[in-house]
Amino acid sequence: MNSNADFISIEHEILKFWEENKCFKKLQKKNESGPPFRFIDGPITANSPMGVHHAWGRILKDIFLRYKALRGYRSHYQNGFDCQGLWVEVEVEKELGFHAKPDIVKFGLANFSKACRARVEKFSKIQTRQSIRLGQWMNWEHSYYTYHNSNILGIWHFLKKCHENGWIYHSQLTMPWCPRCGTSLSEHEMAGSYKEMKHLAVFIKLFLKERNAHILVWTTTPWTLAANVALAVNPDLEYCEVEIEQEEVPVIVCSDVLHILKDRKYKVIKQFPGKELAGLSYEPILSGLEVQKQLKHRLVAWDAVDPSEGTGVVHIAPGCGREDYELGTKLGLAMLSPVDDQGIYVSGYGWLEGKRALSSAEEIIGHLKRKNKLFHHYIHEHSYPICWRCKNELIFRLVNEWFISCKDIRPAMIKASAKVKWQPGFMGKRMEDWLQNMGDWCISRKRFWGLPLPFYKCSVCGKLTVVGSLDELEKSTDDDVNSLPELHRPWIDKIKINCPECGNKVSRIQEVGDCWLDAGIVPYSTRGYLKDRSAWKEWYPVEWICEMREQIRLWFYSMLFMGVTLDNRSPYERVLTYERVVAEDGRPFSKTSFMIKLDDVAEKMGVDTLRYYFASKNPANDIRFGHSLGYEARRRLLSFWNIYVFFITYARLDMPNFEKIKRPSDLLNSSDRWLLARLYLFVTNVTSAMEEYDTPTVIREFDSFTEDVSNFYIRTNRRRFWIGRLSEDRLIGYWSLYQVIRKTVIIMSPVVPFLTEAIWQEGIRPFDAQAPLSVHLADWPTLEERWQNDRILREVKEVRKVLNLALRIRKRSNLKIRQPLSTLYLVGPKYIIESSKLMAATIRSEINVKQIEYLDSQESLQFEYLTLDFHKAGQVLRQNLSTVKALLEELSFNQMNYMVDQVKKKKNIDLPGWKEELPYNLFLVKVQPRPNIILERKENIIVALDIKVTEPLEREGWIREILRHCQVLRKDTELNVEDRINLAIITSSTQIRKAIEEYTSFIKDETLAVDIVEHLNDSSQVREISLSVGTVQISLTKA
RNA sequence: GGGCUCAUAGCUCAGGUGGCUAGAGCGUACCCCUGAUAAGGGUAAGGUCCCUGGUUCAAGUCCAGGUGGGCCCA
Repeated sequence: MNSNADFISIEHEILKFWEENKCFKKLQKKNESGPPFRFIDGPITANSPMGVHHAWGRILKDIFLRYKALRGYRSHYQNGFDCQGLWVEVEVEKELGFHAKPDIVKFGLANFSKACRARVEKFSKIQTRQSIRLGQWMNWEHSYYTYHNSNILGIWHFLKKCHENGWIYHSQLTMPWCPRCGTSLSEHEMAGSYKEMKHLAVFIKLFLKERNAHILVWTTTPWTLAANVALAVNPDLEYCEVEIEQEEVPVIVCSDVLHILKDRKYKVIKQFPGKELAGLSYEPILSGLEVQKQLKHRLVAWDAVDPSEGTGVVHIAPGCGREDYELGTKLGLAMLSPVDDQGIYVSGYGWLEGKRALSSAEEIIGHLKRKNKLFHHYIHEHSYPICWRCKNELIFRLVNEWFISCKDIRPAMIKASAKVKWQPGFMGKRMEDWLQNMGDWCISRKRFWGLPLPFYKCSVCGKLTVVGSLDELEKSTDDDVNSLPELHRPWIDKIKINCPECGNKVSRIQEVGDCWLDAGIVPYSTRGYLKDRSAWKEWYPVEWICEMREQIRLWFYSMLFMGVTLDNRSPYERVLTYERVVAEDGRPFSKTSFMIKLDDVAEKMGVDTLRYYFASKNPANDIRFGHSLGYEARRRLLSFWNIYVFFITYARLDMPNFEKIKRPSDLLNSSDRWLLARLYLFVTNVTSAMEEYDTPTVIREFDSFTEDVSNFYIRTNRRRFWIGRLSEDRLIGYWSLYQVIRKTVIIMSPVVPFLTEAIWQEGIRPFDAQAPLSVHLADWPTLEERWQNDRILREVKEVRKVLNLALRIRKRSNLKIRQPLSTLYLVGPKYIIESSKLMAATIRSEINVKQIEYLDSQESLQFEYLTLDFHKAGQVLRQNLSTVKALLEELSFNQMNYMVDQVKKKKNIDLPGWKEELPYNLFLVKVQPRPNIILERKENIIVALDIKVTEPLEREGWIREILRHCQVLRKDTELNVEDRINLAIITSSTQIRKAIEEYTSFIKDETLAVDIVEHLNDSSQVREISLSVGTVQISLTKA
């Protein structure tokens, strides 16, 4: 491994290292008797390769599993795959080129189930490979799959319990229905499925016999007109009769919606409340439909009628809309279900029979037009639901489905949720809101590859049997349960049970279960709830889970439901949610349009960079991800990498032996003490952030720590490590830096497991034969109290301010650091002076000054002088003003001091060369720094530099300049840091030659030159340096 | 329509319990340092902390209302 920051190849080497050395196994072994960290991983849908947005949660989980492992906890490390349900079926249908449910039946259910299973197996493998690449340490060969019997039987157990509670019911209800998938969708599947869409909307006029008028009705779903059974008006709103040009009879609409007539000439002739309309009959909307003939079409009163859209008269089709259904139930209206499971009109609907409902709008409008019932039609834009998996438009359809009643459990769930620690906290409010609003849970799906609902309803006596286990199934059937290849359709459907009431043979219902049943049971099914209750209890309730925010209404909800049902408490104690990952420009990622592939990120950016980036983000917000954001993250990781590279560059030459250091504290210098105090602070802060599952704080602490170490400690201690004898002072420097790298690498190993492992192998283990094989097998660092030192942290902060001011002076005066100066003056409070004295050597070398003078005040750095107050003096002196001004400027330093004194004492002035005394108030005392002194101040610190460059200082400056070019040349010649050289320096300037002679041994030491000669070596590169008094040529060769 | 949430530099974001002369990184401009060198650092420009009121000696921070995004529900 080299010091080049090729993170990607490092990652591949580390993956190989972990595998060859079975590091994960060793970690589990190490912690096998530790306390449990009761974490459970939510099942990931094994349906496609992971995108970069899937990585966020996985990385957070891995970070805390690794953190807990460093603290000695043991965990299950069980990954999970969500394997059943509509989303798998839809993808398999696409693969097989199917368009609708009958294609599946033709293909054969057994074949279809096998194909679903194969897809899940394929993608679970791909996701596993991706996760390993991501650095996740999990028990991959023990992942759970929701299609396994243990999961299915867990749900059976739960459903049985629900049935015992009297919660399971089978009911007719108008449900959102996907005509392509041929199944209804539950409430939680509807979230976010509304999209802006354009449809044909119509205004229809219908004749009211009793009033000899037309009533105006509006709808955006013309296909539902076939199922119309009533019209609703708001009894409390005002309606009116309007005469409209070219209309033979008056038209009735709500008074609030007259604006819809704006294109027509009209006149209001009568106004009345809506309740007057209730009970009137109207002619059927569509004619020629058998089912409509026996209906009595009446206007009904409904206070929910909202005139903000439409006409204030609502078309009611209880079989085609949820609110319509509820109204219909209340009023006892007829319920028509006009379409089959594929959205095609069934028999009884005359000329519509066999036609696709969603594409019949134009034909229906044509019909209305011919019957003179069409008032107006247009393209209407509104939000309309689509299927979350196949993206086809949904309809509402009257169907029979299975439900779990929520009435009883709701208060208990709210109570249980309130005890959960939600992070961020407002997620708890979200959950409460969801629970308050949740309807009964529709758990059935009219599909194939899913949980077989263990419901057996006797067709003879009506008895519903809910089977709670395989054992129960065996006992209640004469069929051979053991020969079932798996508990899935079509095999399970062959088992018939004997009705416990009447003994009749009863088949399983055809439906399968909602896939969120599958996920919700996981805290039970994966921990042996049904097999070994005491083992299960050790891992229950789950201590921490971490998933995306949408799981509120999905996984968090279903787990909570099951936990409260089975155990009357939340199955989890603490939840961390995270938000969405969007592209760098804010666009959302999606499978169909823009997507960043995880594999691409891994091989182009490196997963440590990705992990570091995600860890730095606040999970409560949506975050952006893209290549330039990743690049920035990589650069920040490089800062730490460079600290390590600095250390190892020298340490591998010196090979310090830390065992020689018996009592480090006796040897530490003040910057070492600062370094350890800073490390102490870092470890303390990160530990508490980790305990709070707060990765952004961890990263912030890490950034500021590396910044301090790099820009203070290393910057000011560099020369300590430069080639030469390994002194005791240098040894303790190595030791200090080694402590920092060692602890930091352990602390950061959960976040960037590869980089830290690489450093551990190359920078830690060679210096400690006892160090664990892998950084991930180390213990979380604890530091000795005596390293804590808030005082030195404060002191260094002050000294860094001094350095800062001095550098600013150099910058403003255009004086390079390389040019030595004589004196730095420092004025400030005692604690700043004291701190600076402790680190005087550091200040001298950083600022490149010969000495530091500490002053009580700035007075000695400046002098006071008089000028004329021109406003006042002008009035008194008039034309003599300029003469006096000139005399004032001629004063000697001592004379001026005396005069200033006089003015300060409010005594009049006897100006040499001027005849009269001048009143003191004509003068102003001003202050100016002494010549060659430049001042800067910040808060209560004043720093000044004497910027006069004397001849000796100038000579030293030339040498520094030459040295620097020598070093650059060494680098360009690709010499190793420790290589010795022959150095040639040639100049025509005698002054420079003299300077070189003066500093010969210094130059040799610094450049590792064995000799300095005055003739160029032909084979080498030559550098020319121009200095103020002449030019210098240098060249070098390896000695 | 209701609930939750967010709004701070060109960009990405920090700013417990009110004390700020509002910060960092990136980007921009200029410069410096240099055997940590395909790194590092400094300085500068850049802000009505979304708006309006209120509480307070003091509001980016607390309260109310509004505007605009996001999520959820209806």
